Amino acid sequence: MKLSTRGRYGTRALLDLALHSDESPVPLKDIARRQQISLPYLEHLVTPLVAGEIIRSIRGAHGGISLLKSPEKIRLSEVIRLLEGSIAPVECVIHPDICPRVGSCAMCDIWDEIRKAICGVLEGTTLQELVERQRQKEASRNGETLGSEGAVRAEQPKDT
Amino acid sequence: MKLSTRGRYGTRALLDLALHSDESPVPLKDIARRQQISLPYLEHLVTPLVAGEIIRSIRGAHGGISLLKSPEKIRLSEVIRLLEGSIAPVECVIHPDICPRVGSCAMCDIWDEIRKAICGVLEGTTLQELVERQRQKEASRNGETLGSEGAVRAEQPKDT
DNA sequence: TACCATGTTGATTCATTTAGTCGACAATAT
DNA sequence: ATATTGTCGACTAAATGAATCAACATGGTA
Ligand code: FES
Ligand code: FES
Repeated sequence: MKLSTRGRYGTRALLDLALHSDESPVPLKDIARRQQISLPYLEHLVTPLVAGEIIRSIRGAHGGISLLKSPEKIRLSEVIRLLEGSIAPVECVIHPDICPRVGSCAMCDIWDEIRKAICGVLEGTTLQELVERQRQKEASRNGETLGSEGAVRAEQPKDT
Repeated sequence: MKLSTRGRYGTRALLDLALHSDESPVPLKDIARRQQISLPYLEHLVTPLVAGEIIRSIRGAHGGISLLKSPEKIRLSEVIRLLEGSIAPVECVIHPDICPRVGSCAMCDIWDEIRKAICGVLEGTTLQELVERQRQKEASRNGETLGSEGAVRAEQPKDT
């Protein structure tokens, strides 16, 4: 139940793009450098986002990628689906025909509840929210350094 | 973000055990047959559950495995943790020290929300509930065959 | 006691997926 | 033209997942 680098790097790249968007396209090279992702690998991560029409790319000098939709309209669920495929934790939830037990299997219900729970979080988070959250974190981090309000460092999660 | 066979087979095996528990231990052979899991593989799935003190095993003739706790006290979260390890979708949520970005990374918050959402479902489901749900499904399935109330066949999930 | 049925453990194999690189190519600005 | 950028597919290496097997330990039963 771990996210692969596709999901992790891909969302970071998209967030980076949103943070550095100012009309002109952002070159992959810049994103790769800032996010410490190898350029050739990042190219592959970006492909499904282009195909999914979340971003568009422009080739040639001064090219790069840019958002196709405003950040408020880009939901994380859509991004993760493009990067990682179906969100369901088991196949039979989404393709009930592949499992002979569907219909008399109690576990399926639970797996589907988990799918819904994950979708709920992802659906309810937009790129815009991530941008704001990130800006705020960076600001408060700088503030910390300057000596003003820290104390945001919360407790560790109790369960894994 | 897919569950491996450990989680899928393991929970099915445990549910099967709960359904067929009547004081005497249930041989792995029987569970393997009913759940269509190869016996040598099932042995490995059962090991962490024994180590986690959810079930106990008895060797020799008429041996097998049996629950150590009553089904109402066995939460799915515990089972999945034993079978699959940490529930967190990324490492940095549970080991914040491994990622240099922790503390100024907006994504971490989201990954942790997902962890909490999954935990919520898993924590809130006991083996007892699964047993009841399963019995009910089997009953209504037989009812279906006999001609009475079907119509439980719900709609497909809209999102993946 | 001998023997059979069962669980335990670790090694090993095979297949799949993940992560990443590379090279040839296409498009665009200057 | 040429340098810069994205696109695509082939390729490799490493990690993980799935499964099997053999050797052993242990407890019932004849
Ligand atoms: S039907 Fe396949 S796990 Fe429920
Ligand atoms: S700190 Fe590693 S992903 Fe957030």
